[in-house]
Amino acid sequence: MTDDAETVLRRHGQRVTGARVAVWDVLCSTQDHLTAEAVAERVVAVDKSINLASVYRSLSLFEEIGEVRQSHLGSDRTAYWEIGHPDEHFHLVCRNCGLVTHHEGSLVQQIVDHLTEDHHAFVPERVELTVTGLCHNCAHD
Amino acid sequence: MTDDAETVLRRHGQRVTGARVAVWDVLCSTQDHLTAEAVAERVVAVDKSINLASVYRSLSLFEEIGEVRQSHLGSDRTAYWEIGHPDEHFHLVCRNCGLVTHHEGSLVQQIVDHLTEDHHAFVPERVELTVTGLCHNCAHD
DNA sequence: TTAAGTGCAAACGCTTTGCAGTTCA
DNA sequence: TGAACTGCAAAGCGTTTGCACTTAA
Repeated sequence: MTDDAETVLRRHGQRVTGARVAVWDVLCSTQDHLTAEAVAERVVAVDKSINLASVYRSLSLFEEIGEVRQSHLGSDRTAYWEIGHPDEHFHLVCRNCGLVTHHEGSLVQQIVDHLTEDHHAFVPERVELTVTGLCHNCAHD
Repeated sequence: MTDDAETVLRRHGQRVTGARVAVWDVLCSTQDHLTAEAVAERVVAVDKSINLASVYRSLSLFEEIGEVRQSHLGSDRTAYWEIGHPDEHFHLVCRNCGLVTHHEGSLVQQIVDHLTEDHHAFVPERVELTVTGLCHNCAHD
C-alpha cells in the first residue's frame, strides 16, 4: 500500500495541511487518472472549505517531490494526475470512448536502456509514453 | 523532400488558400518544433494579413489529414507542431535548457509490436513518446 | 455561384497569482 | 512567533468560436 499523506509529507520536510492530506487521500483512493477539477470535487465532498487553487498547489507540490505524476493524455490540454507508482507504466488512451488504462511492463525501462546505450548525449530522467488507439470494446463495433 | 502545400492539399481534396500555404511553408522550412504562435510569427513576416486564428485552423486541418503532428512536450500546456515525417521518431526534451531533439529509430515500432503481441485488447494508432532529462551540454555542467 | 475559408474580437477553459488572513511547527 | 499555506477573486495564456466578409473552385 502507499504511505499516508503525513508520512509522505514529513519525509520530504513539507508541512502537513488539510488540503494536502485531502488531495493525497483522493489520489490514493482511485486507480483512475483525475483532472485537477475532479480531484477538487472529491476533496470538497470531504471538506467544503478547500479551494481549487489549493488543490492545484498541493498537486504541484506532490509532483515536485516526486510522489505524484501529471500526464497529458490524448490531444487534450488538460492534465491528469495520479500517484507516482514506483513501477513504470504507460498509458493507453482510447480515442473513441476516452478510456485510459495502464500498461505495465519493461517497456519504459527498455526505452531508458536504449537511450543510455545509443545516445550518450542525453541523460533520461522521465519517460512519458502515451499510446492512442482503440480499446477492445471500441475496436469491435 | 516534402511535397509542396498545393500538392498536399489537393491530394486530400482541400482548398488551397494563402494561410494554408504559408503555414505549410513555415513548417517545412525548419526542423524545430514550433508553437502555433511561433508559426504565426513567421507566417505574418511573409503575409501580414494572415491571422493567428487561421494559423490554428490550418494547423488543425493538416493534422486531421495526417500531414502534421502536434506534440505536448515537457509539462507544458502548449502544443508544438511539426511536419508529420513518415519515419517514426520521438522527442528528447532537456528540462534545463528546453532543447528539443528528435531521436529516430525502431523504438516506436517496437512499442507498437509489443502492444500488438502482448495486449490484443488494444489497437494502437499513434504513439507519443517524450523523454525528459538533460541534454549533453546541461548534463556536463 | 456558393460552400468553404478568413479576419477580427470576444469567449473559453485550465491554470496561476496577488493579497490579506490563517495555520503549522 | 514567523514563515508557510490558504481562500478568494482576478488575471494569464493558449486555443476556439461567432459572425460578417471574402475567396477558391
